[in-house]
Amino acid sequence: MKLVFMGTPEFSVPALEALLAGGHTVEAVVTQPDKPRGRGKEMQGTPVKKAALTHKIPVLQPERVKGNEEFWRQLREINPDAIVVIAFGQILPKEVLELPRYGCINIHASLLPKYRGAAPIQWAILDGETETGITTMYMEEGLDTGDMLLKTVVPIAEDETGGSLHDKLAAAGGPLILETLQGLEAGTLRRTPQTGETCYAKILTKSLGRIDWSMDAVSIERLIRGLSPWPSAYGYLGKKTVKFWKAEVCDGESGEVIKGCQPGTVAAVTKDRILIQTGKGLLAVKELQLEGKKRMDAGAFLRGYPLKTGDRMEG
RNA sequence: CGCGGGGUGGAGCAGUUCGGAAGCUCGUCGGGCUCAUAACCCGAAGGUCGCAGGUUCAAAUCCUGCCCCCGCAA
Repeated sequence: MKLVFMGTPEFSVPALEALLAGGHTVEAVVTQPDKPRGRGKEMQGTPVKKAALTHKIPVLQPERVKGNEEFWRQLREINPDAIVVIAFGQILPKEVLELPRYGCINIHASLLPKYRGAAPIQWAILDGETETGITTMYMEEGLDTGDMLLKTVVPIAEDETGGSLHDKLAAAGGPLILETLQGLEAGTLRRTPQTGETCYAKILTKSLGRIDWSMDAVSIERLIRGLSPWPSAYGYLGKKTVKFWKAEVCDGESGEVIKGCQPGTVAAVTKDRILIQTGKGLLAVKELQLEGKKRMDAGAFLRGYPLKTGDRMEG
């Protein structure tokens, strides 16, 4: 098929690669404009732009898609059979949605209708779901509300992080979009309206990762996993930020544990774990990172940092 | 030139202000104690103190340039 691909972050790249490997013709790639990123604030293209350039595909970076005459003209000129959209980051206006013969197909990182919106991957972990997946769907004007085409279910492992799940779902996107396009062309796909329980996955913000130690240990552990490696769950030790990378809910730790202390208190320190009191249960921190330092396991951290039982971790 | 922290035996750190024999906790190896152990005791190996210059009788420490890692911010 003759396609236009729209995407921005790393998540979109495997799908683009799969389309190319699958023999489709990607006439143009549309991605967000370059922005100053990273330390030093250098201008950087998006991951999708970089991938497109290595394949020598023309890249379009409209500041705004909506009401953009030049962009609209370029799209019509290409006249794609379908537009594949995955984590693009802009709302497409009606005229764009109606342009391609096979429509605008979106790859969404959840089992719709659950987790519509910006951060479905992480929210599935935060909510303690046991499985999630990806869905291909026809785009319409509502946010992730269009009729569904195909799904791939992906189980969420006990130690799943936002990062690991992101990678699994991104990898699953390639095969699913190929199968979807094939089905569209052959006319064998049914469109399934979204019915049943829906929910929205709000966009992640830095502040979401600030740990409230009065929450229960189960929720905090999910927060740590779901927000790893970005934006990460964190607290404060004195004035310094501490990021938490790995922890587990502590069930029945023996030894000298302070009983009934305030949430956020270091209830005990063992050879390779830091036990912190939460609103309900103890959290055993196994890997963490002090501001300016590399992430390290709790044992290494304790060798260099004088953390003692009774110290307070701020929220 | 966006702001800031840091690079010291395998790991994490102290020492740098006020230059002068390379230290701490842990790991590793050997030995001992013990029914046993991640516990304890004894001993050993292992470091161009990020790189390159400079100042000095003497530099981890002072000066200059460069490389790398990380937090904030995006």
